[in-house]
Amino acid sequence: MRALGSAQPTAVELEILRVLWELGPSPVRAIHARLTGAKGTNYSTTVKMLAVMLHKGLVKRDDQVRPHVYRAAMTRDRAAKGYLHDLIDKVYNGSAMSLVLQALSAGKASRAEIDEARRLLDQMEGQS
Amino acid sequence: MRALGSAQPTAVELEILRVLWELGPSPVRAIHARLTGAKGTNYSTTVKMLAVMLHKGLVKRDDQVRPHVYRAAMTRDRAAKGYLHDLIDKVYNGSAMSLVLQALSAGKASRAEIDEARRLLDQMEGQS
DNA sequence: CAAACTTAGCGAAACCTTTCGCCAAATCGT
DNA sequence: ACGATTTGGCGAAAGGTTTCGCTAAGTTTG
Repeated sequence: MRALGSAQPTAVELEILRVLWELGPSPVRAIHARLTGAKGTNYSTTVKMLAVMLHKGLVKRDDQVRPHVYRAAMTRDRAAKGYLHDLIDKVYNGSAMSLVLQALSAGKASRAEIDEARRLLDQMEGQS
Repeated sequence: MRALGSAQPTAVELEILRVLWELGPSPVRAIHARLTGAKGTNYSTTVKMLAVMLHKGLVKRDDQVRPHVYRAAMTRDRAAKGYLHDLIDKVYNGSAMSLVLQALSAGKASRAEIDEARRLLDQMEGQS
């Protein structure tokens, strides 16, 4: 089995996680409703994917209640951190900052966000 | 076939791209030497992966020279941009800045990098 | 040139992800 | 309680990735 902490969810798994992050804990029906909006997959497929993800530890399930309720096993930020770590490791060979510079040079940001970034930069400088 | 611009390379493909980014254009033998350092895959496997990647347009090949020379079809930064775009889209629902904040709060940076980031922040502010 | 070696390619096996048809169990409406 | 509907699960098919054995073509060496 895949190591639980390091695994990247696959494409469809990520789609499902996004739905769960957005909706919060939900029964299959609700998840599938969102999913099928974009692509026309079968209800069975969604059930199966959730079973697979449960088995991998990507989601958890409350089967005390009757339409079983699924929830993401990780917060969005936690998952994103894993992604970032991977990206930094695999593409930037470990330099987090080159990634930040990329993102900055490509992105739009609000005033508040820019200020927040400055605050973090100040803080980092203080530490070193 | 996968759409050429948007595709994420798979795990092994990415490993090969990293080698090419590091070594520059290289014959299979050199690529395989690097690859097999980490994992013990067969020479044939490397040849095949390069053929697959050639077919997908991830690498290009000069077959004028006799040990054929492969090179990455994209620069590292270009590939990283695709990754970032995906990450921002799929995990952060489009907010580039939340990703930057994540990376900043997690990363180490040199003085020069911090200054560079500040410069970019100033520049962004000017634009808005 | 011939033998020994290196390089390129094919096709299929092994493996993983994604899909779904079909059945059984649970729940609901009357 | 009974028939209709919803829910959950199994197993297998379809599709993609990664692996490699085997063979042919090309290159080097004596």
